Amino acid sequence: MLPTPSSEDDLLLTKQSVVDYKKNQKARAILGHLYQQGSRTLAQLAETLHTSIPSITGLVEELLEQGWVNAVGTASGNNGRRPVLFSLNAGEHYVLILDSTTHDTRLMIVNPRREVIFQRVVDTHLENSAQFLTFLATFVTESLAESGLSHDQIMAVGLTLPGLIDTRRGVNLTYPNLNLTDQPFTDWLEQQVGWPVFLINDTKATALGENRFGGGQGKNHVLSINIDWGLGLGIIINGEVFQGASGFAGELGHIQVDPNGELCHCGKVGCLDTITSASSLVRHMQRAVEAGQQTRLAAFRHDLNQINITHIIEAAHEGDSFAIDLLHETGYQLGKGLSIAVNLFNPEVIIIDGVLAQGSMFITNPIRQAINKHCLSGFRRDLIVEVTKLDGAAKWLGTHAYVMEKVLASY
Amino acid sequence: MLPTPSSEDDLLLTKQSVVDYKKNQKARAILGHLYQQGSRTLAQLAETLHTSIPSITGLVEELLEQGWVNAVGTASGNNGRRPVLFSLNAGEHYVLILDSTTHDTRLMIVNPRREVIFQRVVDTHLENSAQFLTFLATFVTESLAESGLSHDQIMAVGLTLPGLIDTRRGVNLTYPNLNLTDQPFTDWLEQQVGWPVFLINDTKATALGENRFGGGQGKNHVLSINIDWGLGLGIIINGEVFQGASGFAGELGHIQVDPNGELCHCGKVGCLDTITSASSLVRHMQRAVEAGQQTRLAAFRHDLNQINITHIIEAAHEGDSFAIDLLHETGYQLGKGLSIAVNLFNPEVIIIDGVLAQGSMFITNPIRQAINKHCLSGFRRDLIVEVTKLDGAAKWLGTHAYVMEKVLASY
DNA sequence: CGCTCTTTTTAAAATTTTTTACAAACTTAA
DNA sequence: TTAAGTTTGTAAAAAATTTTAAAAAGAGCG
Repeated sequence: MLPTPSSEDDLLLTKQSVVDYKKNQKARAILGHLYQQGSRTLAQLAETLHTSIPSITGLVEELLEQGWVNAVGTASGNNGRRPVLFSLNAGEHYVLILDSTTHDTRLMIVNPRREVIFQRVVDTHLENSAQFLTFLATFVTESLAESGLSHDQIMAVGLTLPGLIDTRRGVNLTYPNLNLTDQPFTDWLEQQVGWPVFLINDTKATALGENRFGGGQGKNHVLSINIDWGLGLGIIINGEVFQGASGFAGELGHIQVDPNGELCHCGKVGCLDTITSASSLVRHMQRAVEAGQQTRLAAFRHDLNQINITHIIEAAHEGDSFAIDLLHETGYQLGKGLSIAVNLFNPEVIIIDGVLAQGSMFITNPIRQAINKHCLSGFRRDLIVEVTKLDGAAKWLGTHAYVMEKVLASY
Repeated sequence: MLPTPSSEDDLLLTKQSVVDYKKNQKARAILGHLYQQGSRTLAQLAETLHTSIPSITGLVEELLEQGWVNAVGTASGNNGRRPVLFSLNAGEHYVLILDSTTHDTRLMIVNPRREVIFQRVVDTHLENSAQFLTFLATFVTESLAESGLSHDQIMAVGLTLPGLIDTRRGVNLTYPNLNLTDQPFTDWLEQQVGWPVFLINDTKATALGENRFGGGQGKNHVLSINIDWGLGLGIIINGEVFQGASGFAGELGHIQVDPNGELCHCGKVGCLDTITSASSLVRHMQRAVEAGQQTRLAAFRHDLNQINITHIIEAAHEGDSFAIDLLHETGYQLGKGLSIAVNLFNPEVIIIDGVLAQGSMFITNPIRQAINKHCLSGFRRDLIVEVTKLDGAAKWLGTHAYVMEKVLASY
C-alpha cells in the first residue's frame, strides 16, 4: 500500500534526506516504466534510468517486498542468458474508475495491468445538483460490496466528467451545483469513499488514452477530437495532457464560427458546437426529414425523436446519399474548425473519437479536405488524420493512466 | 570553452559512465540556474538540485577552473555567516545574436549576464534568396573583426527570423530560397562562421524573452502577441517555448476570420493578418485619408505613403478620435482572434508586444472587451492582459535564453 | 565588548553507489 | 555435442556521495 504521509511525515518530507529523495524518484520511475511498458528487465530499467544494475536490483527487490512488483517469467529471443522480466503486481493497487456521461454512469475496477476486474453501468442523468454526487458515493460503496473486494485493495478513484473542469480547484464549472458544501466536490467524495479522487475531463482522458495506448502512441503532439453531445478537443503536448492554466484548454467547440448562427447552450451565438456536434447532426436530419427529404430515414417521418446518430451513420454505410452528404458537410465544418487548432498546435496526428468515429471515412475524408484547404502546406506534410482503433476504450484507459501517473508521482 | 565532442567522444558518450552522465547533468543544471537567477550560493544550488553541499562545492570548483563561473562577493542580509555568491563568468562564452526583420538586420554580442558587448545595425531587405545568406555570413565576420574579439570568445550564434521555421530541419519555409545548397541553411552558416547556429522564429523568441525576464516571468502558460508587419502568436507552455511538431505552432495570423475578406499574402482569403496587422492598419488609414476622413493625419493627404504606424499611434495619444477608433477596432478584432487562442490555450497572461505595444490602452482595452465577450467566464477570471515592459528587448533576450539553454542542454 | 545564536564552509566518517570481476544461463556454429 | 560467444546476475572492491561533526564568520543583544 502507498505510504500515506501523515502530517509529521509531511514535515519530514521537506527535510527529507537526499538519498531518500532519490530512491523515491527512482522507485516511482521504475513503476511508471513498468506501467507503460508492461514488463521490463533489470538491465533495461538500469539503462533508461541511468543507474547501475546493482542499484536497480536493490530497488526492485524493495518493490517486490512491498507488493508493487512481480517477477513474470523470463524474456526470450535473446542471445545470452535470459533475463527475468518484472511487471506490476496485478493483484493489488486497483483503481476504481467512475465515468459519468449525460446518459449513464460506468464504474470499473482496473488492475495495474489495465485489466478490468469488475464493471457496472447504470442509466443516470448527469445533472447539476448535489444529489448526483451523493448518488456517486453510494454507487461506489454498493459496487465495492458487490465486487467482494476489500477497501485496501483499491488505492485511488479516477472520475471522468464532461464539462469545464478546474483541475487546480477540483470544481466542474459546467456543473457548479455538484458542490455540496463550499469545498470542492472531489474533497467531499474523497472523504466519503476513503480514497484519493482524481478528476479529469472526458475529452482529455480520451486524448491521454490514445496517446499512451492508441494511435498517437509515442507521438509528442497529438490532437484528439471527441464528438458526442458536444465537440471536445483533447490536446497532448510533449507527451502530456495539456490542461492550460486552470484545466480548460481545448474548448474548440465554443469558438465562434458563424456570427449569425444558432444560439448555443453556452449562451453564445454560432459556436462550432452548434454545427458539428452529434446532436446538431441529428437536429439537421430531423428537420430535413420533416421537410420531406428523400432518405432512408424518412421512415421516421412521424417519429422524429427516434432518429439518433447511429441511424444516420448506418444509413450512410448503406449508401444513403443524403446521410452521406450530411456527414460530409459536418466533417468539412469540423475540419475547418480543426484547421484552426492545427494552425495553432501544429500536431503530428489527429485522432477522431466519440460516436462519430463510427462514420470513419465519411468523416475523415472531408476533414482532410478542409485541412488541406485551410492550412499552410508545412502543417499538412507530416500530419496524419485517423480514426481511433481503441473502440471506445480510450477514455477509461486514459483515466487509468492519469490516475496511475498521479499516484506514482506522489509515491 | 565547451568540450566539442569528437566522433570518438561521441562513441564514448553512448557508453558514458553513469557517474559522468550525472556530473554533466548537474553541471549544466548549475549553469542554467546561474543564467536564470543571476547569482546563487552553494547552499541554494544544493537545495534546488537535491544534492549535498560538498558535492555542489566540488562541481562549482570544476566550473570555476573551466572558466564558466566566477565568485562575485558575498550575499548580505543573512543572519549567520555570509555565503559566497557564484555567477556566470561575464568575460567568456559570448553569444552572437543575429536578428533580421523585413527592413534591417541587427547583430549583438551578448555575455552570459545578458550584457550587450557589441552591436551593429544595418538596413537590409530580408529577401528569399541565397544572397541574403552570404550577406549574413560576411556581416558576422566583419563585425567580429570590428569588435576586436577572438573567435574563441564567442561560443554560439542565435539567428532570429520571421516566417515559418522548421526547427527540426533548420529551414525557413517562408524563405525557402535561403538555402544555398540542398542542405539546411543553418548548416551552411555554421560552416561559414565556425560556431553552432540556433534558429528561432522572431515571435517565439519574444515570447520566451517575456517569459524568462518580462511580464510573464514565472508563469507557466503565456501567450505573447507580436504585431508587426504580420501578426505573430508566441506560446509558452509549461515554461517552454511551444514549437509544435515541426516548429510552426502559433500561426494565429492565418486563420480565416472572414470568408469574404481581403486576399492575404499567404494566398488565402480573409486571414486575421489582413485585418489586425500594423500594415493593414496603415492601409485603412490611407484609404480613409484619401476618402477625406477628418483626422490629424489628413495632412498626409497628398503623400499617403508617408503614413506609418507610429503616426497613427501618436495621433491617438494626441486625442485624434479617428485614430483612436481605428486602434480600437483593430484591438477588438485582435481580441476576437485572441479569444480563440484563449479558448484553446487557457493562458495565465497575454502580453502585447511589437509596434502596437506603443498603443497601450488604446489596444489592451478593446482586447479585454473582446475576450470578455467571446470567452467563457472561467477563462477570464485569472487572465491578465498587459503590454510589454521590456521595451523591445524581449526578442533578443529570448533569443539569448534560447541559445544558452540549448548550449547548456548539450553541455 | 563579549556572549549566544545563526549560517556557511571545511574536514572526516559513514554510507551508498558504481565499477570490476566472475559465475551462471543460454544461443549458435563448428 | 562441444566450444565459443553473449547476456544476465551476483559478490567483492573501488569510488563517489552523503552524513555528521566541528570550525569559521558574522549578526544581534545585553
